[in-house]
Amino acid sequence: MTDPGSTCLCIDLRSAANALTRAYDEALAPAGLTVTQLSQMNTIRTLGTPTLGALAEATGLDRSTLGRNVRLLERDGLVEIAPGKDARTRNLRLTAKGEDAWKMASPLWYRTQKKFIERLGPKGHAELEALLASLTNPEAAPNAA
Amino acid sequence: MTDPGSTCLCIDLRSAANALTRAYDEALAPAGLTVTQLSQMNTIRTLGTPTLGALAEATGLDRSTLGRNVRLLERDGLVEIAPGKDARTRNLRLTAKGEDAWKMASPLWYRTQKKFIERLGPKGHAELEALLASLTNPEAAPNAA
DNA sequence: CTCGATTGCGGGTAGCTACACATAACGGAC
DNA sequence: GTCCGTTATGTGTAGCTACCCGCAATCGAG
Repeated sequence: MTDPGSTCLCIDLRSAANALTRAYDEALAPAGLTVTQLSQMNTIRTLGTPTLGALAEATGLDRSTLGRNVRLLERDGLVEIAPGKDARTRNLRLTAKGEDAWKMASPLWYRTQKKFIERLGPKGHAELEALLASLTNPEAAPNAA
Repeated sequence: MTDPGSTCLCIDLRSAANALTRAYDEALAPAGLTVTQLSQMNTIRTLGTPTLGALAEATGLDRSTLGRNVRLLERDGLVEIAPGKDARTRNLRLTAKGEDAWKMASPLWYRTQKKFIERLGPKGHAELEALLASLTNPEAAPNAA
């Protein structure tokens, strides 16, 4: 099978990720958020008042990506970007509007998450998370070289 | 667990998909292709001389997305976009250069694919594919509602 | 205190993706 | 043969992501 087609792991993974993104985004639409935005707002919220770099580290995304994403959140009044003591840094914080959106989106997120987990079954869900982890983190692989 | 954070299935899936995309793209770089492009070229090749719509159907991507993607392939001389008998349609076909690039990229793809499958183990690979299928296709789910 | 190395971030460029709408061609009813 | 509904594609707009480079601020050696 030297055939890079329907069985390309990467493409299959992307296809599934895109499908889930559409489903989550649709579910979160009433709150005016995408799943990306909710996730990033949640990370900001959890970290307290992180810098861009800290957020990038926590999410595993590129700094420039995060910079652009949070600027969209700032544009919509959901996140405040304030310079830190170290004038190079930017401290991120949810605004009151951002908190409200987060509170509205969270239950919507949870319902969607629950739906897909039920589809997988509890065992399947754990397996999937483990398999994904072993892909991104070679140390977690059962058959690590 | 009403916490849309590190355990968001969608985000975890996207994170893994992005990581794999980077790995595949890096491996395919010597051939001048991305994994997206190789996959789409492969589908074109398999289908013969598909129209944009047929390609979109086969890949599960939006028609406008495919339209833009193949235009990049055309720009690079890898794919020919010719009007069909039905003047609305576009018949897609790999050029000689496209064939060469495909031939060069395929082994690179295979090595990368193999690396990740080994990391998962054969059983893990089959499980992962099945779990992804059950996410995108409710009928395939063991616990379908 | 000064200077060079490091660090944090913004901007340029580029690719992948989708939805909504516009356009053009086809095909059948009449 | 004409007209209207259907179909295939293109465009506008928008979001997510990454890599590379540049700029400014900081920090440490001296």
